[in-house]
Amino acid sequence: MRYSPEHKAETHARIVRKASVRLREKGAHGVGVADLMKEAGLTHGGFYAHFESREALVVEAFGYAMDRSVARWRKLLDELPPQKRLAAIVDGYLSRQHRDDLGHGCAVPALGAEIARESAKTRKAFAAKQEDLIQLFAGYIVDVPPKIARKRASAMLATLMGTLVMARVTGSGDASDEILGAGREAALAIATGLGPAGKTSARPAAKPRVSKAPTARG
Amino acid sequence: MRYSPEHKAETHARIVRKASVRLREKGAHGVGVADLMKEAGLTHGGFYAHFESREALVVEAFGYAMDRSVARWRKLLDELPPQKRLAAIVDGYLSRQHRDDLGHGCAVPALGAEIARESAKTRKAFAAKQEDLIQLFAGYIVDVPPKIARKRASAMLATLMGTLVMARVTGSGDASDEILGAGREAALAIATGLGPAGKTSARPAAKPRVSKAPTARG
DNA sequence: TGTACATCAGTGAACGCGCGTTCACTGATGTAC
DNA sequence: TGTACATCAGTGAACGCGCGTTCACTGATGTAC
Repeated sequence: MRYSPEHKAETHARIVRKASVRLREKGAHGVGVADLMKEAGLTHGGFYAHFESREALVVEAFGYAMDRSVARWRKLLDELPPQKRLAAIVDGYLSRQHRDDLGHGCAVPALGAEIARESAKTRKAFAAKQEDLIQLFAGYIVDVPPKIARKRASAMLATLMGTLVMARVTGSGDASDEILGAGREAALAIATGLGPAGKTSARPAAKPRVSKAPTARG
Repeated sequence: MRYSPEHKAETHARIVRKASVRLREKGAHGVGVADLMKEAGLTHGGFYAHFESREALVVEAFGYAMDRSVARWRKLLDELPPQKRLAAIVDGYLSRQHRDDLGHGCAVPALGAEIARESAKTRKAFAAKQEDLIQLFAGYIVDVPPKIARKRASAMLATLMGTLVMARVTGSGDASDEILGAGREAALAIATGLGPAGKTSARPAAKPRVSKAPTARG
């Protein structure tokens, strides 16, 4: 067939792109090579012309998903006024949309636990991308030293992704929404360094920070 | 063979007990029926005398793991003075020990994301156990109305289990320890309703609450 | 420009393997007499 | 108490199936002349 020089690279990218969605949806072991190739409009036999192994695609697909997340967040957040950015992260990440759309969401809640069990090589690749996301968030936590910002960003991501996992386990009803709501308050408090915004806090209430900013997922 | 009347129940319980460890270690799809039976000192053929299907064992094993967690926490915490309990949860949950011992740890970070993709029946069973753990934590958050305590407990568990997943992805070096540390501060702040204890907080520093209480995992 | 050949992305059959599940069988123990 | 039989937890071979991977082949396009 010998297509144009870019053809193979385009096909490769398409496989990775489609796989990144399906793998987030179904889990790192939840989709077969044949299905992933079909998703890209190909048959399974050609797979090994593009990837050394299934695991290699998994690593690439996760890297792609995380890179896309970082890029999307950056684009969205940089267009917002600084004081609205942290709330936009929280509200976008812990939206019903993100909860219900695994395939296009953040890869950390979707695949983190599974990746933790993979080979050291796979884990390291994923950990680096996770670190990128922490760094991104830290960049939007201002007015504190970088070290503190990093800590808050790390804890913030933990709260965000943990909340999403718990909400997904719980389904999509009221109980799940409550988990999301509790996570939103806590994540914002962590990011801003303030106590929870709720009026029944043990300390004087902080100003509620409810954002109507456009949301992003993943 | 027709053993004593309790024999079958004992065998059943042993399979569940061993499976709950291996499944947390390897993931909900990471161990086969034959291996799980071998773990209990049996051969695979007898499996279906005890369980309707592999999934049924998975559900039972997760329920068992969660029940054990709740019981262990209750026992540990009720022996501590009330003001040390929340710190004991945080320090026990986000210890290196817990990070490095998936098999005997909390099932939420180990299996939550995978369970979120299972059948509604499996999800519901797991969600109920997750709810038990939230309720347990809420019971140790005093001096606020029950509704607030529940919210904090939910967000606290999200932070704890999210932190553990991220730390496990990151391995067991300094970077992983930092994630644990950031999670400990944030989880304690959420539970107590105070801002972060760090000296560089945007508000006047709260008293650091470092506990030397005995720790528990899972 | 036209023709012969080389390339190689993609095809589809086939491979070995491990999985969840089934099933005929075993044999130690409980029960009936 | 002793004997014959029934039970059923556990065994191990076998099943069908889907998986990741391999491989001989195809055929459209690029290159050499």
